[in-house]
Amino acid sequence: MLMRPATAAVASQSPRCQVSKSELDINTLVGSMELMGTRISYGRNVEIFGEGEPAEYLYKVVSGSVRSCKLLDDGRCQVTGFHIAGEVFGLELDEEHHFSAEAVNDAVVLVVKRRAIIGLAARDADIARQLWAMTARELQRVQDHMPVLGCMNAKQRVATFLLHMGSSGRNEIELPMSRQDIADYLGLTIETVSRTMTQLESDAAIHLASSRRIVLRNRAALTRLNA
Amino acid sequence: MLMRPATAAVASQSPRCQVSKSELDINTLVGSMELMGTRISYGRNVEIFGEGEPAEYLYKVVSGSVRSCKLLDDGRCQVTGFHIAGEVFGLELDEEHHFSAEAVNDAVVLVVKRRAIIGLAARDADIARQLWAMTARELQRVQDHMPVLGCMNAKQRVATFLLHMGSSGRNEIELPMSRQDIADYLGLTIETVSRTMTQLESDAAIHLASSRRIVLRNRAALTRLNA
DNA sequence: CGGCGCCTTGAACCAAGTCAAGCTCTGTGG
DNA sequence: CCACAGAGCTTGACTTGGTTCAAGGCGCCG
Repeated sequence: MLMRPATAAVASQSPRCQVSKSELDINTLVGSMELMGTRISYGRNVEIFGEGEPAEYLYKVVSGSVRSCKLLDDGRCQVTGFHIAGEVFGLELDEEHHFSAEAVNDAVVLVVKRRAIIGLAARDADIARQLWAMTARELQRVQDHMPVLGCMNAKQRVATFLLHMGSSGRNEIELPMSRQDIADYLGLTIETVSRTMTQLESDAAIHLASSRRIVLRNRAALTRLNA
Repeated sequence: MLMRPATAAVASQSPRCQVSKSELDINTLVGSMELMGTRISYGRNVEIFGEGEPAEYLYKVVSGSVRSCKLLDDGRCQVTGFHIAGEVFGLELDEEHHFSAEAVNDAVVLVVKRRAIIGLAARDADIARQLWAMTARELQRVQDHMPVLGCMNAKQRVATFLLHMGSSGRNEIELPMSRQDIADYLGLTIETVSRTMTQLESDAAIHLASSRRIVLRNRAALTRLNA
């Protein structure tokens, strides 16, 4: 979180073409982004943008994963969410970013001028709706995370997190983030996250194939914790 | 939170007039709401809408105050935010509510059909932008609250809350909500909130004129806690 | 093979929760 | 006008879950 190899690099840049309504896929915001965007690579733990910086761009994860976070004066950090391939992040109403974003691991990100998108939205109601939809979806995610931080004990937090990571249906989870990231997301310490995982394993609720590879053995048991 | 006198009452209903672009103030969403809405009164602790219910309406506080919250299976509740006169709440992308709203004290609320607003937004880019702006502002508020829940100790949480309540500049704060509401918002217990307030008073940071009337004596000291 | 991140484990400590009184308003009825 | 009841708030004593501090293990890469 503190070390930043600072190795952001432009991987490729598509021609800055004029986008017209007749283009295929133009009615989807993400479709428009593909046409207008620039791809940039970020190394592990490199900052993509910081709190307070001008919000010049909108971002979409192409590969790897990204964390959004709020940094506190004393150095601690609250991760507000993780973003995986296909997800959009860094969307701001305001002219400046109210949180920062960092690459969880080596990541490629598609970058689009924010003003271009907002301009499109002013003319195309469909784009405007998608802009709203993305913000509303993010709001929902964040709201869903508040009871985790405000009400739950460590076991419930970790269980909720694992169930969320395994929501695709597959029981084998490959965590892209470190224990520190998880701790900062769940409002716990690395030690507590680690201990709780071990505890869930001895409860036979999960299996720790390796520190990043986790198998959900008993989803019902994990869900039951929140009762 | 559990007792609900269930005394919601329609206070007045304005004629359901057809709204046209030529109307005064029509380009502001809140202006449109005034024209299209119905006023409803809710008694203290009465539920305005519940999680899972169809999101048929959009709400604006006329007087009193309202809390949005997420209820957990075990009965505990995480208050995600308070809404005072003039603020809009209950805005959902989805067809159903993902959180519930309750009157903190006797409140009058302006209620507008959600589909009517969304319909307006589809035709008027300005309305669409305001819909987005309201959602983005709410997202920002919720994101700002996450480090409070995830990183701060009791003293920092209460101090942050009081500074926020006193952000208008006046040092005399009249709290509309109970200690239980504050506790559910800050992820603490009533006892801890109470104790912490007492502690802040003996630190000469605040003065407790009564349980609901608080005077900020030393804003700098409250701010300093977060260092 | 050695060094360095990252993760796990242990032991001691402490902030916040729990449980249990008791106090202070406020509204109500005698 | 006072007595009473009840809700809401405060305070105290005790308990506990999670943090802190410290050590050791594991795995990856040079």
